[in-house]
Amino acid sequence: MELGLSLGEAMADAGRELVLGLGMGRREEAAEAGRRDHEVRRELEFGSMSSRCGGSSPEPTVRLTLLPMVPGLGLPWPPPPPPSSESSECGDGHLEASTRGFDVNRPPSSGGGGGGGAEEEQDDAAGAALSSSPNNSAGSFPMDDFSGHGLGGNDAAPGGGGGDRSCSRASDEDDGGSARKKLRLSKEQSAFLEESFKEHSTLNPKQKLALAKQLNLRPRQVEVWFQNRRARTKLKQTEVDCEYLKRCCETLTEENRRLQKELAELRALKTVHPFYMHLPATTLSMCPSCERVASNSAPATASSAATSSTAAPPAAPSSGGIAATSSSSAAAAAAPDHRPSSFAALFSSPRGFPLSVAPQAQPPTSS
DNA sequence: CCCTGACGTCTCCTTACCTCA
DNA sequence: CGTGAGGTAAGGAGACGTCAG
Repeated sequence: MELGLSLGEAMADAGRELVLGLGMGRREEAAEAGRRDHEVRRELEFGSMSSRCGGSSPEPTVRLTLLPMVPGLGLPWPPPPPPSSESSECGDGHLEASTRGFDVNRPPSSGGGGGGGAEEEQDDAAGAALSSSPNNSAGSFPMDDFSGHGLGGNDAAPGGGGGDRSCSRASDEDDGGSARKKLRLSKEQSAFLEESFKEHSTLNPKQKLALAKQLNLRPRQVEVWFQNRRARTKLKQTEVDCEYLKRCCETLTEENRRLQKELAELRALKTVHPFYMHLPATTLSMCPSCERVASNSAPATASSAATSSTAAPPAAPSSGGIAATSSSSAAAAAAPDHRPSSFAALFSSPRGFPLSVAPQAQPPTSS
């Protein structure tokens, strides 16, 4: 994914340094990315856009942090670490610990109804396990929230406001070997899977089997659910990324417009006071507080003495005599105490999102 | 050590089903 | 009641990593 931003000459260098890492890895990264997905996602935060633009960050490398919400649950993303030590590393612990019956979609049938296979055998085993201890409530998963529902099938939805439409359409009819049925996971199953997904976005076979056993689903169903869930997460991430990049683009465009105006003013100033151009190479930077241009490395001129507070590193002499650096980021770096300019503020973020902007877009010092 | 085929899992795209406005 | 949109479970293709032979 690339984002082409035409920012004009002043921002061109900085724009070139804009590295957008959006987790849009291609297929060759897919497997590895999939395995790292959980850790990577925990690095991402979808924060509010306003908060991202607020703080000042003297740190040169800008990192964007996004914090998504869990769709449908309204949970912050990434989820807070499990409060108790009960959530094991592999997830088997808490999964095994919370054994509740989810015989919603597939009642543990001994017959299998045509079409079975190895998975069906596992399901039968799962059903037997569930039927043996359907109310074993030793779990750490918040299944207590579901305790009020009837988990056992079509009567799970008491109607009312909630209207659990999702419960068990497929439970009252076996597959019959016809075209594929639209299985609808119950809310409880979805919530359980959601909780598991928060801990592990990918499943190893053991976890998959355990989940399938607990939810009374086929392992393939669990697998598919996780695949689709990852796809949805990625889609949501992409939407947020696009939205954020759109804002970035707007901000940069505005910044560019302002810099162009600034440049025009400087050129006008040059025509009025041409002796400025006989001075040595000068780095112009904008004081982010007063938003005035300061000439940092020039000898004491009236304007620079008035506005320049900290000396920026002298830039390489350019052909025009004025080395206009990427003023905003340079200003942010040169005057970290001041209020950051909009550009720096935009990209200031505590951690996470690997969007980095080089603070100083200096031309290569090719003497 | 290298090669190869089997296997499992992933992403991506698509289809089919279901619900709701 | 019919219909289109949106959500979602599931199928299939292709790629990749791992492992045994």
